[in-house]
Amino acid sequence: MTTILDVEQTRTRLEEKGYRLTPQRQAVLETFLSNPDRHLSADDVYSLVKSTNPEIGVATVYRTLELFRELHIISEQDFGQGMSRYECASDDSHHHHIVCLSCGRVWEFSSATLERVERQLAKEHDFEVAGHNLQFYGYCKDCRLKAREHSTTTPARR
Amino acid sequence: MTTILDVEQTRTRLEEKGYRLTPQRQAVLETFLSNPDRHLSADDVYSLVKSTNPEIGVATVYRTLELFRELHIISEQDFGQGMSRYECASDDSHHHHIVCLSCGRVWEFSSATLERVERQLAKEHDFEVAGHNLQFYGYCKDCRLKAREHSTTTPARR
DNA sequence: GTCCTTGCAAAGGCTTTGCAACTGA
DNA sequence: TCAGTTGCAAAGCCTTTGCAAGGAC
Repeated sequence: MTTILDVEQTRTRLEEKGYRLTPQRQAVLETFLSNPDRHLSADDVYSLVKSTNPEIGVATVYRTLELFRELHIISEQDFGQGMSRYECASDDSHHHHIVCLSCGRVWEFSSATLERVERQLAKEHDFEVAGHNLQFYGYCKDCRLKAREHSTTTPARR
Repeated sequence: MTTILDVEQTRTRLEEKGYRLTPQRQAVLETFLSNPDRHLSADDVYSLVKSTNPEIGVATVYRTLELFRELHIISEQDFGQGMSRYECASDDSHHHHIVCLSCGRVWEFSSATLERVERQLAKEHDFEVAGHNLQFYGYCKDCRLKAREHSTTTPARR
């Protein structure tokens, strides 16, 4: 159910609003397209783009992320790590994240139950819900196994 | 179901761990006790404490917040506003937030349904859930009314 | 005396902004 | 031509850290 824009669709969406798809913006876009499963920080994007476009500046990356976010090409996530993370926006706006505090990997899930909770809340509080943010934090199977193997040492818990 | 520590309980909890309840720490604690319904930023706490203890420094506030968080006297929240917010910790660890993007007010709710979702997910992904984070963002009744009154102007959206 | 604690100032990390130069229709 | 765009460096915010001085037991 996840839709990802290709380069030409993005160009169109930008040009409709009077923006251009510059080489820098295309490079940022392609970074997301080739990392569909990752949740990239601004710095991740900067490093990845820099390997093919060494002249790009951080400011351009931040400005591009902001622009893409406004146009709903990407979405911003905050996992409480002191910086934002970004991923391709999807039609399926209702997906959430499971974040491993040990290895930092992120899994996604969606839940019809949760959407019912949202609708009920909106009604109860007479609140217009514009978005939400749900993460579960914890320790994945792999990290728990690793911690058990090295059980003489303390597991890496932030 | 919400339990709030008083000053003496907090003193005991600190001293058990070899810490002292200094006047600065007590002032921070009292700020939380007298604002049970707010979600204070470090700067909020700093300003409030400064009005009665003008000599306090920011670093002390941050160090106290960190200490109180470690001892589960307060809990930290991230509403994606570029800074952390803190509130008295409660026994009822499973409460969530509804944040108005217009006026910034925060409501709390808890949901048994959501806890079921959590248990199911933990099972499905073989994940040890250590904590979670759920916020709904949107516009409260009051702000929507205000926006309608001034409907010739754009509603204040971030 | 010893360890905890503090205030100050400096430094850190992430992000935004000012600005002059550049680009494309 | 002219608005959009860029890179650089500086600045902004929130938060943490180094350090010498202060305080409780």
